[in-house]
This record gives sequence, structure tokens and C-alpha cells, in this order.
Amino acid sequence: MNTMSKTLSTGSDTSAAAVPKVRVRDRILDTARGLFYRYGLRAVGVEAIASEAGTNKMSFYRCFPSKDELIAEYLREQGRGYWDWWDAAIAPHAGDARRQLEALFDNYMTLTCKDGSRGCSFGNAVVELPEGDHPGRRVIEQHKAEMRGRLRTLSSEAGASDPEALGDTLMLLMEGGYLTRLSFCSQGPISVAGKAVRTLLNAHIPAVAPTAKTPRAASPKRSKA
Amino acid sequence: MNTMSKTLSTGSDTSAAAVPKVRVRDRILDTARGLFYRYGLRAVGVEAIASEAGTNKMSFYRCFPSKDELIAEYLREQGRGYWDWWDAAIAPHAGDARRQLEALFDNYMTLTCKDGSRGCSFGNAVVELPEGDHPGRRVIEQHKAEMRGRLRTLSSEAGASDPEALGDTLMLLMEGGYLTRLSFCSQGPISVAGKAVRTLLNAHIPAVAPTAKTPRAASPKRSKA
DNA sequence: GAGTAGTGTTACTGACCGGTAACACTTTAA
DNA sequence: TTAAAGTGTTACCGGTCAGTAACACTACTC
Repeated sequence: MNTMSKTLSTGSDTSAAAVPKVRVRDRILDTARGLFYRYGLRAVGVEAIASEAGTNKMSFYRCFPSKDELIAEYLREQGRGYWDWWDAAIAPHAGDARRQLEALFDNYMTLTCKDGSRGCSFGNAVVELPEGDHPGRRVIEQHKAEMRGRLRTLSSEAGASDPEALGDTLMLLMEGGYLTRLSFCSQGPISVAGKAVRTLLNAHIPAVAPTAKTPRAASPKRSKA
Repeated sequence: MNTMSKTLSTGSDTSAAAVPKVRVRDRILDTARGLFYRYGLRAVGVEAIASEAGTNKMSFYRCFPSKDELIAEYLREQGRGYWDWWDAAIAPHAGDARRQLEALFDNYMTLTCKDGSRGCSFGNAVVELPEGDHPGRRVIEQHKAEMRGRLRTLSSEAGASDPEALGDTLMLLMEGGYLTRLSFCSQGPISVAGKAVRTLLNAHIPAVAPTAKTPRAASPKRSKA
């Protein structure tokens, strides 16, 4: 059960306050991101975070009212990074939702299979936060709802006959990849995600007359439900 | 962060050792199952388990050498139950792997959408056990590998052209449903799992000449490891 | 130069953690 | 009947947890 061994190197170097021009709050948040993601929420104490960030517990509590609030802030921060990544992944194929979905999943596979990946911060966090009233839960539920919405929208734009079903299926796929990553290293079931997406896309998007290459341009108001 | 509130009712009733004819070890293991599944591994202490099981910490340590070993045993126990459920779900359709897969997923959806479901014990556990050497990790990895093997075997028996790909895709689907269950209550993306399976089955199983109904008969051999 | 905001340091609280020692009692089996 | 196995009880260990008090110092701003 002793997850975090004492791997902390000297957070600040020899002389006091030499390098760290960054605000304590930012250093703490950044350290927390790494530690929470690697070891989990409950496994990491505020003292460990503070010391790894080159400061101490007292300064920690000047920046954050509680550990729970830090967790919530950590999740918000992860969320910002996540959507930046997402937008960057689909940007090159603007106007072609089908290729956007393919690119998204290709990108997601490379990222999630990398060494050191521990899947999805939100998925992992929600496992450790069963309490309905934890400040982090709102962030998680909002994030996952947004993810679902975006996948449904992309599915709709791609011309799926049942965009809600396709979007949700893609979400299951993605979340499954995140989760299995934790038990399978890199050669797990996630390897087939790219192929699976294409199979599902083919099954859900009705074939069009072979004139245009892309099924539809943007703004396709075609959902039915 | 105070996950477990003091909800413990009087574990044993008024008179000492009145009802509990069951061995302490079994009571502890049973209690641990409920508590670990509901609140998580780290959130539940051995004292809470012992007391909820109507005994005390000392008796706990006479049955289990450590909390970590209890966790491993808890996971083994969950595994036994899981495969019992699995076998029962596919039994009615022995010989028709395609319908077995459909039945499995239908069954899985009902179960996972139930009130009080917290997804998969193994998926949740692995999030809390990042250490490679925890005795519980072996159990988890074995379980997930077995799951992958079974899904691939069923896919093969169903006549899939690429059974590894289909099996892995189904695994992603299943795992995704387990994970999303934690952020979405019951109306989440998992609702489409049944439909998704059928779509994938159709896409992966080449149409046969409409003479025989079942693609293959099969003696459902257990997968290897 | 003065004031203030940010930061570091040490020491502390009360609660809980996993795990153990020692001893008394009850149930089971030979 | 007797011995052994199983169980309950109380008190304890060292360690860690989240969170706070009090005080000294630095750096930036007016």
C-alpha cells in the first residue's frame, strides 16, 4: 500500500529561492498534477506535494483552502489541457468531421499508449471520489458530459444516421481504452481503437453517391432525435 | 475526502455471538467486498471492516496477514463471482457464439445500470494500485487477460473475420461502459452498448449463405490464461 | 523609505492509519 | 474430559494524515 516511495529529489537547489521565479501556487498546482496523475488522489498527501514543489505545507494552505479544493483545481487544469489537445488534434481536418474523428482517435491512441500514461485523469479521479458532494465530482461530470456532447456533435457532422448512438459508442471505445491502459501496458485492446472507429464510422454513415469525396461539409443539421 | 461516514449499524446484535455462526474470516471477506466496492480500497481501513463485520482488528489479523493480502483475496473472490455470472449469462445460448455475445452484453447492461453499481471492481482497483508489485495487481491483470481471451474466443466462434480485433473492440466497449457508469448514473453512453455490439457483430461477421442459422457450433473451451 | 503581500520555518493539534502484545474466554474435536 | 483452535478485548506502537499558530524574512510597490 506504500505507493509513493520517497523519490523526491531536492525540490529547490542549494541556495534558497534560486531558480523558482514561479509563483508558489503555480508550482504546487503543477507538482500536484504530476503526483496525482501518477499515484492517485488519496495516495498523495499535501505535505508531499508541497515539499516536491519546493515549498512547505503552510504555504500550501495559503494558496488552497483544502486538499479537496486542490483536487478540484487540478481537475480543472487537466480539463483545460485536455481540450487544448482535442482541438489541436481535430484542427487539421476542419470541415471534414469524419476525418476529424479518425484523427482524434489516432492521436488519442499514440498518446495513451505512451510510456507513463495512466489513462484518463478524470476516469481515475472519479474512482477515488465516490462521494456525490466532492468539489471535484462536478468538474469530472461536466468534463465527461462535454466529451459526450462533442463526440455526438462530430458524429452528427459526419453524417451519421444515428449520431447519438455513434457518439456514445465512440465514447465507450475511448473510455475503454483509457481504462484498459492501466492493466495492459501498451499492447492491450486499445491497439484496435483506430480500426474500430473506422468500422463504426462505415457502419453508421450511409454511403453517398460516389461523386464528392467528403460526405458533407460543416453545418449539417441532420440529427433526428 | 471523508468518504466513509460512520454508517455502521450495530454489527452484532445485543448479545455477544448471537447470530454469527459464520467464520470470522468469511464475515470479514464479505464485509470487505461491500465496503471496498462502494468506497474504494484506500478509503476503507481494516478497523472499519472488522467492526462492520462484527469483530475487531486483532481477529482480522489472525485471518489475513495484511490489508494488501485482504485486497488480493477480495479481488480473487470478485473474480470467482464474475465468471459465475459470465457463464450463466452465455449458458442459454451454448453453441451460438453470436447470441452468446449479445446475451452477455444485454446482461451486462442491466447489471451495470442498476442502482448501486460502481462499475467493475477490477477496473476500479487498478486505479488505486499503481504499484507494480502489489499482490492485487497480479489478480487484476490475470482477470483482464482472461476477459480479453474469452471475448476473442467468442468472436472467433461467432465466425468473425478478424476475431482478435472484434474481441478487443468488444472489450473496449465493455470497459468503457464500466468506467462511464461512474460519471453518468444510468442514462450514460452505456445505454448504446447493446446496439453497438450488434453493429460490430454485423460488420465483423461475413454474411453466410442463408442455409444454416448458426455460423458455427462450438464446445466453448475456456481461454488459455 | 515605508508598507504590504508573499514566502519560509518550526512546532503543534487531533485524528486516523496498519499492525502487534498480552490475556481471557468459548467452541470444537479427540 | 481435556486439549487445541478460534475468538473477543484492551491497550499500545510508530507513522502519517489534513490543517493551524506564531513569527521571521524578502521583494515588490507606492
